[in-house]
Amino acid sequence: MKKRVDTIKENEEFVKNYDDSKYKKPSVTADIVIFGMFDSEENNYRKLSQKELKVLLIQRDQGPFEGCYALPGGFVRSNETIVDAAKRELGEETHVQCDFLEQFGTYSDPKRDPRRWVISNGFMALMDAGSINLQAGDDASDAKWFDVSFEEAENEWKLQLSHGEEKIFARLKNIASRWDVKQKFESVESNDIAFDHQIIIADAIMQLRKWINETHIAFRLLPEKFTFRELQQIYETVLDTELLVPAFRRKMAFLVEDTGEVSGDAGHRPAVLYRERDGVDEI
Amino acid sequence: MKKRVDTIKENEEFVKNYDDSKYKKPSVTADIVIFGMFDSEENNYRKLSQKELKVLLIQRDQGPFEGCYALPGGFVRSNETIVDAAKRELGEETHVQCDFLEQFGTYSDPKRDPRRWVISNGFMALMDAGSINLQAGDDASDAKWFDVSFEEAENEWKLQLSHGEEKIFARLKNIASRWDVKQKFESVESNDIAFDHQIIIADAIMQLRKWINETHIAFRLLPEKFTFRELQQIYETVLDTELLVPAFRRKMAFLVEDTGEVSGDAGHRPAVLYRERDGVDEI
DNA sequence: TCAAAAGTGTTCTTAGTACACCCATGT
DNA sequence: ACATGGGTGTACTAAGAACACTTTTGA
Repeated sequence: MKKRVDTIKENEEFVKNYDDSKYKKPSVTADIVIFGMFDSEENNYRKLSQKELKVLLIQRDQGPFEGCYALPGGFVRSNETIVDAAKRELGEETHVQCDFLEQFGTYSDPKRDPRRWVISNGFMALMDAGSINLQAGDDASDAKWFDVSFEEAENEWKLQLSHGEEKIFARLKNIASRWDVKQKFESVESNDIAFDHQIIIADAIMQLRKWINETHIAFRLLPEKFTFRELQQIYETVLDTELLVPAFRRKMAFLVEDTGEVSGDAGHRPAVLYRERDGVDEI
Repeated sequence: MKKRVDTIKENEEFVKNYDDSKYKKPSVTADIVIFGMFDSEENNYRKLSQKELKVLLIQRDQGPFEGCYALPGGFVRSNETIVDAAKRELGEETHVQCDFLEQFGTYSDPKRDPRRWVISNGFMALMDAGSINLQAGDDASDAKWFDVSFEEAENEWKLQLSHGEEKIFARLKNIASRWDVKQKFESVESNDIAFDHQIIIADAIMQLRKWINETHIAFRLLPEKFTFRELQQIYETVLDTELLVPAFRRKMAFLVEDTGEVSGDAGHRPAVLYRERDGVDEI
């Protein structure tokens, strides 16, 4: 229960704060984990392409962690919400309208930026690779898409991000107590990744795996029309498991509708193209 | 994709920011929705008490929204994380160690505080009412426990908080699009509640209902030893539904262990006292 | 014809729903 | 004795797992 003296103290605190900048304030940023779903190339004329999940990172050309990779993001301005800031940054980085942008965490360790006090808000963006305007690699400090792998092994989590020869590793430990409702990662070891971005990416992957089971965000990683197998591959790639075809079709049947079209031109039976069905009860 | 000129612009932005306070920074707060589970009094010697979910609010004695009720909370300091700040505030308000404290949202509308730019982080705290050191009502500006009711009706959500004669109402609209992974409330009408705290409370209740189904936080609303019926009442009160006894017992059987003791002294068969079982797989 | 993928049907198992019933207690 | 809650069994139903099978295509 609050006591009189606490209230008085708070009053003073408020007044000092009101005539501003006596109390230190943090910079606030939005950092975005942009997930894109790509098709791998296949040589065999019969075989279909596989789906690959990638994350967009930018190489830093300055400041602390120079040369390391970091998530796209930037400062929140005083006339916008944090989501607005994330949307703005996303536009500046990728030049596309994104279907999905949602916050999943807040990162506020006062030492996470060695220079000053920065609180970061972690956002996840989802997009089908086809819709990305990628004029890649004209500059060493450019943005690159990294393949993602995130697995548990011997009570530790290994995060691997790779783009050709460039490989980023991070070992993470889950320090959540048995009462916690979500995992809390701590970085044990990492290379070439700036700030605590390995933790933000790990949280994003865990949240993506959770959301894909609870909601219909899988469609945000696909073009408007898709085959049932493509939809299943989204789930298999994100969750890193194999699913049984008949069970998957039954479960998803009510979420999609037939477009009437089929995907032709491969050395096997053509697949019906579906689209996401309207009017499905949310969540 | 990022262009050279963007990078240069960002450089300038960084330098300005580094020699500080050229760019405006927000104040950052942690606001806490403290849920407590109380026992209602029963007159009949046979009847058992019901569980009641309450939220702790503090009447403002100053500034904007004077006289309105607000969530306990305060500014984050530059030597602590936001969770630390929430823990500190929780200690100052309730003087108890709390079993559960977790962030569920961020509120960053630049106009949510009429005076200045304040970004708030919403936390949820859970406690068994028995463990609360409540020396109530010595001051009109004191903290009070409000009964909670939150229901959907005709495409709107009604939040009602009541403490004796004091009644707070709020009508909320869910403005989430069909792509969204969570509801997003907007305030249509409200009385006697400060800032956007009706939205923070609504989000907290929705998150509590979600977490109670996904995790084992129900135990955080109970004392160490409890009867199966008490556990079931936690679920029924939070979810605002009735559950079937045999089904509930089967589902929960592996989460609890028998203490050997029984709860006596009522006009009916005594109930076995259980405790939360160790070594249950998380989530 | 055949490899690859599309697509369906059937059985078995598990988890949840609904309800009927008996047990123990204090007044 | 009886009202009240504690506690168990059993039949029914819906959803998921596992697997076997047929269909269609281009080279």
